[in-house]
Amino acid sequence: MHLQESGEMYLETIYVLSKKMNQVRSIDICEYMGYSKPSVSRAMSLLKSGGFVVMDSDGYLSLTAVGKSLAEKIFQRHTVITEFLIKLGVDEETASEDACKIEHIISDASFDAIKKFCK
Amino acid sequence: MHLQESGEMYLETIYVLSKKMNQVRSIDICEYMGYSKPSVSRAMSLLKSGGFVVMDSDGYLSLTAVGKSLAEKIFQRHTVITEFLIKLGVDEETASEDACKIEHIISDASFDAIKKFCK
DNA sequence: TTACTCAGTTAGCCTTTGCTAACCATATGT
DNA sequence: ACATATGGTTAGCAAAGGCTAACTGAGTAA
Repeated sequence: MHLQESGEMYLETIYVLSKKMNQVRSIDICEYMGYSKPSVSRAMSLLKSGGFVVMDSDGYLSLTAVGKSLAEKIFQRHTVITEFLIKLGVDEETASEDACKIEHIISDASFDAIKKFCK
Repeated sequence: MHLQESGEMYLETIYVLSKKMNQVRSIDICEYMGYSKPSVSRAMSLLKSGGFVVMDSDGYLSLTAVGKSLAEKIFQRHTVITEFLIKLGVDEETASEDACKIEHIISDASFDAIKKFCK
């Protein structure tokens, strides 16, 4: 099952939040992303039915193996592309914002080339 | 008036086609982009009402000053980003495809940094 | 107990941007 | 003159992904 860009963003957010708080709920995603509760609720139900996320009876979210590996991939892209742009002289905030968009659309080939360049 | 990514793509296409054929019609855009006539027709009417494009009574399109400068900006981004990716070792086709997406979403700051790097 | 808050869901709206079906006008060919 | 082809438009559908309004259910406080 293929995820849209927005699905990837939600996964990445869950992944990032999981690293700074041990329990992640939909409401945390709302606050972090600035989206409304229904938007997040629908996104979560799509991620659930896609097998990327599990929600327990108390509303706590966790990534499945598939969800986690996808989230890790996106997050790595985010990190590498941000670092790359900073290396070219872009300020940190702009670099991170641009990386956030590029990470979803760039091909594996181009990403690998950028990663190689960074080293 | 702000253009969406798709509007930018249409403008860029008109610009590119104008350089290889002296008259550009909607149907040429359909063929080039692989879109249906109604999709292009609607896009043109949006670009017309936005003041980016003019269509004469025979259906021939031309860019206004605003439209042209925007198209040139996007096209330059396309060219520079493609060249940049190729320089990093990406094959030409993938580089062009990725540039096509990145050109619309990257900030001026990041683009300038990439342009500077290319030289 | 009654009332309020918090978190999640449901229903339904809006925009963007693709699509098909169907229509219109002009031009071309027999 | 009539049929067909070409090119543009109109009407209306669909998917994605935001939104608000309103509901539910669980926990808390007066």
